[in-house]
Amino acid sequence: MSGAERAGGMSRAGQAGRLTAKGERTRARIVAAAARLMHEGGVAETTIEDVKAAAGVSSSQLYHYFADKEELVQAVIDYQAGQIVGNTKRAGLGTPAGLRAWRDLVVAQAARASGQGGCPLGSLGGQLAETDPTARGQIAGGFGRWSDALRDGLRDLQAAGQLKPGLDPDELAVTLLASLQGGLLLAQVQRDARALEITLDTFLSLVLAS
Amino acid sequence: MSGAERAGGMSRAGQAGRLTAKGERTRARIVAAAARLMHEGGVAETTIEDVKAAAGVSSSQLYHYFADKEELVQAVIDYQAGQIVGNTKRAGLGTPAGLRAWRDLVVAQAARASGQGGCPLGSLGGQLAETDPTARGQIAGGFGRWSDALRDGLRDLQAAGQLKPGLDPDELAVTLLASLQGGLLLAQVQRDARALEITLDTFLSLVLAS
DNA sequence: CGCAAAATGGATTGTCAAATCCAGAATTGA
DNA sequence: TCAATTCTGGATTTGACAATCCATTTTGCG
Repeated sequence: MSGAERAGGMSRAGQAGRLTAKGERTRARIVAAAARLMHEGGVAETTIEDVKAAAGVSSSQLYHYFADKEELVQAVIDYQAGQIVGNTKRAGLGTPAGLRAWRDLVVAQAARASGQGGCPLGSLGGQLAETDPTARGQIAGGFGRWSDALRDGLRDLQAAGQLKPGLDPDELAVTLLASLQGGLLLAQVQRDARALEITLDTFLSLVLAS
Repeated sequence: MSGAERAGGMSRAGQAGRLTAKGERTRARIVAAAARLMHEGGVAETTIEDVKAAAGVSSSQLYHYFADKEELVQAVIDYQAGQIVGNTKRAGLGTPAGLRAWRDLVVAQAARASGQGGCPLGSLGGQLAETDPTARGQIAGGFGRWSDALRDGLRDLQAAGQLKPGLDPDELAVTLLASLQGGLLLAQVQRDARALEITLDTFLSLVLAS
């Protein structure tokens, strides 16, 4: 899991050279600030200056840890993908109750923000897919791991006889992820979580047994 | 950004009242070029200069028809929403065969482009929802009309007894639209239409009467 | 302790794209 | 016809923002 999935530790401008504890903290502060701003306001709209102000760092600090904005964006992608996949794995989707609780959580989060920001990972995909091939690949990888986490839960459900017969957990996982992404996009655009709620509920009622 | 430019040079962009036939053509050429470029490469990436070059117009022409880039983007949204809703209405989703043909068309289009560009309307939503409130509202309206068109087809299917019992066409329409959007986003990010295919097929098999 | 590496401050520069401006040409309608 | 308007050309200006630079302080380690 921690793995050397991508070339993700080499963010240092110029050459390798590890980070001190203080440096690690500063870097994390920058990434967290950038992630928040980019989620709330979009990548293109978020300027380096915004990030500097929000994180409380100077130009030299930011460019000490990231070669350019592209590299910062890629760090943000890793950060968001890690958060999401971790949360999903921890959600316990292997039981109907767990799946429903996860549905409630997702809907509640979207409702609280009136859909604003959309999916922390998916919205980055929509913004970067055509402009940053490296980012696109990272996001695709994040979706892959996310889909795997969903599939694991659905497999457990199937093994427990909680799915309608004849369904393939792998295909259901892709469908669930797509439904979630689309529901979050509709909620984001409509500033209303209802579409997300309808979508997830319809999916669950179609695939859960009884 | 200071006011008072209303008096003198007032380029009447926005009000589509008095365009000559030639002007109409020029305007349409600009919108079509912008729509193509923004779909293929993203909104932020597409510069006014790109649009000028692709449409074969000068600065003064472009700013004669559109007050600023934002207004051009909004014209593109109207254009794409109109295309999509029209196509959907013409697709004849009221029969299982028509619905499957529509599914084939959508998948084939995505596959031909390897997912690139995503949904002509939805990708605009992901890029503009947090940066342009007017655009966000327009896209929401487009989704609404699109959803209505899907609902009409699903109602016909239900009336013909072609849907599994107990399903609500309104909710199914939202779910189908969300699944489509999510599937297109996954296809765009993964540069592969398979996720879209799986998503639509799973949806159809879950809702169509055996 | 001492000195190399790491971390920070912040002014500055360079680039590029959006938007403006001053014309002049084409068309419309009375 | 001819004058008002619509449309077009393209150089120029403006402004924002990413990225650089040099100087200074702090930290880690031998």
